[in-house]
Amino acid sequence: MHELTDFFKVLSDETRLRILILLYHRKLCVCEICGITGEPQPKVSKHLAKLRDMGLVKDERQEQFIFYDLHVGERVHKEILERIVRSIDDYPLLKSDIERCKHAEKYIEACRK
Amino acid sequence: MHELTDFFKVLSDETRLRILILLYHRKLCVCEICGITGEPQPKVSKHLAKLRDMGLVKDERQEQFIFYDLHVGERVHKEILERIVRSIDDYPLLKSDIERCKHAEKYIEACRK
DNA sequence: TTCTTATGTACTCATATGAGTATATAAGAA
DNA sequence: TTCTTATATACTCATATGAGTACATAAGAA
Repeated sequence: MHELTDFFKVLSDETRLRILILLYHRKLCVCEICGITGEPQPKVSKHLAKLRDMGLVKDERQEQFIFYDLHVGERVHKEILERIVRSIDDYPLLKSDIERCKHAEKYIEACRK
Repeated sequence: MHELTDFFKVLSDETRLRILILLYHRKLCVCEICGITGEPQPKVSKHLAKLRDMGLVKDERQEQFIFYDLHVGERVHKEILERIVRSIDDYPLLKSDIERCKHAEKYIEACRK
């Protein structure tokens, strides 16, 4: 039961929801997520930490970057995310995130300057 | 977008989730909900008020009782509730609520003593 | 009118939450 | 080794949240 309510609490924060929906589409590193969402790095890192602690994402180092990946075990959770994605047109912010997500690499380069 | 995150915040509280799932099955008055869930009346009333303010339930007086009824406009919201109900076996608390809900009238009588 | 009864609300308190800033850390580059 | 760079964490603060208790209200009964 708490798995469920805790999951909903995760989704109730806009930043976390954006991150989850991004990772639903593609594995991303922290600076890509920052670039895409326009949110400050410590904020993104903190939310990622919470997602990691809850077991909803996995992190993996690749060279100097740490990539995050969706890791949703519960079928209900996965299907709820799917359901949101199916209505993505109703949520312009999520939609534009995903658009930018397609050229995520450029945020890595931006990060290098 | 906030419609969505606010909806998830509603679901992130166990008591509210229980109430919503109950009302998904059947129109109920406050004392029935209290009886079924075992939660104190002010607590139930406050959560119902929040649900009403968010437009997720309707209230209607019938004689001395006020009945609450699910009133979910957004399709996404409704489908998420459906999805939870479909997995009801995974959530014993919700399941036993619904069992008790079938004899809800007895909680009205209990209320009269 | 007065009394019940069902429900709603006000108040207080403890706790949780999220933001922002500064700083720590860890790995690679030089 | 020292310097960068990417990411994580600590700290502080303001605000939100939920619980519990007491009380208010509104409608029907007497």
